Amino acid sequence: MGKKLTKRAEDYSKWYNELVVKADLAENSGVRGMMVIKPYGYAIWEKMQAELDRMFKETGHENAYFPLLIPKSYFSKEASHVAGFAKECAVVTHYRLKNDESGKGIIVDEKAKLEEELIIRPTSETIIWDSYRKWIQSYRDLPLLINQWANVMRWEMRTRLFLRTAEFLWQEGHTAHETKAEAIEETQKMQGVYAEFSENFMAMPVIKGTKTESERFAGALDTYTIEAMMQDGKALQAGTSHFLGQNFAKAFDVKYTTREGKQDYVWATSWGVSTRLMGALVMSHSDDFGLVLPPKLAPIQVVIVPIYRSDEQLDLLNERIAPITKELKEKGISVKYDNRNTYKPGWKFAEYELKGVPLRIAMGPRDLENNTVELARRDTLEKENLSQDVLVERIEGLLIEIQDNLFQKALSFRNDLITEVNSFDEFKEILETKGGFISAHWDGTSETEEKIKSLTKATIRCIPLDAEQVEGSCVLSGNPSSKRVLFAKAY
RNA sequence: CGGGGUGUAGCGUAGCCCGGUUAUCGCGCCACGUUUGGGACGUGGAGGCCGCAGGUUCGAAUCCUGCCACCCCGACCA
Repeated sequence: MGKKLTKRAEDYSKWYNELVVKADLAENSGVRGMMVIKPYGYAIWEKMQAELDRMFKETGHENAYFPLLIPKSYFSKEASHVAGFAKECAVVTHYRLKNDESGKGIIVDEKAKLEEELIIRPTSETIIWDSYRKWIQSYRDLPLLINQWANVMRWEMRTRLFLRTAEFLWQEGHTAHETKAEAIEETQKMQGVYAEFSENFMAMPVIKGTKTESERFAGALDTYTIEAMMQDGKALQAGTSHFLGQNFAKAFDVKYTTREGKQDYVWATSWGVSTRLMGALVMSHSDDFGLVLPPKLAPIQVVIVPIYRSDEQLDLLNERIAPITKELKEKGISVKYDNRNTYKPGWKFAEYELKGVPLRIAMGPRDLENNTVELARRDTLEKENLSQDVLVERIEGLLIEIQDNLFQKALSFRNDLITEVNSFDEFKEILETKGGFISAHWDGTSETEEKIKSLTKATIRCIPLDAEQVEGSCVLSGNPSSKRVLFAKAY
């Protein structure tokens, strides 16, 4: 089998790419920077979607759908927004093709040029706010809490499966509120939803914080972020929630009648997570044998592999295993019984390890005789033999234990990679040798931030929400600072 | 967009300098048989516009020109 995976220590980036492809999550397509998400990968994304969607609805949001194409003129209404996205927009200029008269093939029909070009959405603020103008008249129409599941396109220079693709799937929430305070509260609430999802479902610890001015979303007054730490010591921005102030309301003229009967602009937020979370999931837990999936997001939670010499033995195993799969399914556990005779057990073991299935049951003639079963867990690779009578109960317990273990492991790994430094020499040394988050004082200026970035490639990932107020001096400029911020090299 | 590199079967490749039989090998795939407690083996078989277009030549995977795609390093990147 040519399924041998590059080791993380040899080449982390290569390991990641190989793993995504070999575990059947996704592959590159014939279109530059755009991937095909394969069924196994898409099944994980669907699990993520289902849970996030439930959480959004629980917090009062409704789903809607807006157009893929946005008139160019909409785009230029909010100045900083257009500045942020202009360089990576795909543009539709024609609406018809025709046969090439001089030869074979098909060409753009120049007669079918659009009066106004259409932009393939890189994000939907502009088209959504154009609708909101019509939807919002009064404080009684507020708050307006809408989410959209969609694809967006950003013409990225350099792409990587899931982490940065030219087209990606995401959700984008867009809300409108009466007051500034309410909008800020919404922004923070959704950051909280993202953090809860990351930790409870992806088993991926995150740090909640805010972005510095230079790292903010184009058009936002404040960006709240969740930042995760990957196994190679690089940070990954896993989700963002933006307080947009009245910028978009002013740009799209969305006014409402207040409780006092006056006209005012509404306050806005937007927030999103994308298929990038798939990359985060892979890099948080997986090892040199392949994917490691948290039980709550694993498409297959338990796989059963029969071991047999004869058809008679297989029949007996089929018979014995049927009630076990039935019982597991009744308990809401997804189980796959793989009795294909085209592959040997050893091949299947390796295959399901590569695919990150949390638990594996192997049952053979010996087990039939002794009423036992072999149970192996993917996270620790430990095996145990136990009685078939307690199997289902054991599986239920282990799925919870594995979920928890993955989180704890990722948490202690992450915590070990937060280093406080007090000098720039120390800063550079830690960054080069250990990586991870560097907690350091910063004077609050974009100039210093930029200088550090150009000297070290590290950026300020966030100003943690729980940062203590402590007097200190900036690690680069020596100017006074009131709290530490987190620097890291990032994806 | 700059600098470097690579395009040969589903994947990985040999051949290219120095043009000349039927384009090499491995994995995978298909059929049959033997196998099955950690990635099995045998026998047989299918699969190629040698990235695309043009040129040189009796003859091009091989030489020349142009184009396209991808990879690496920069620049860029809520």
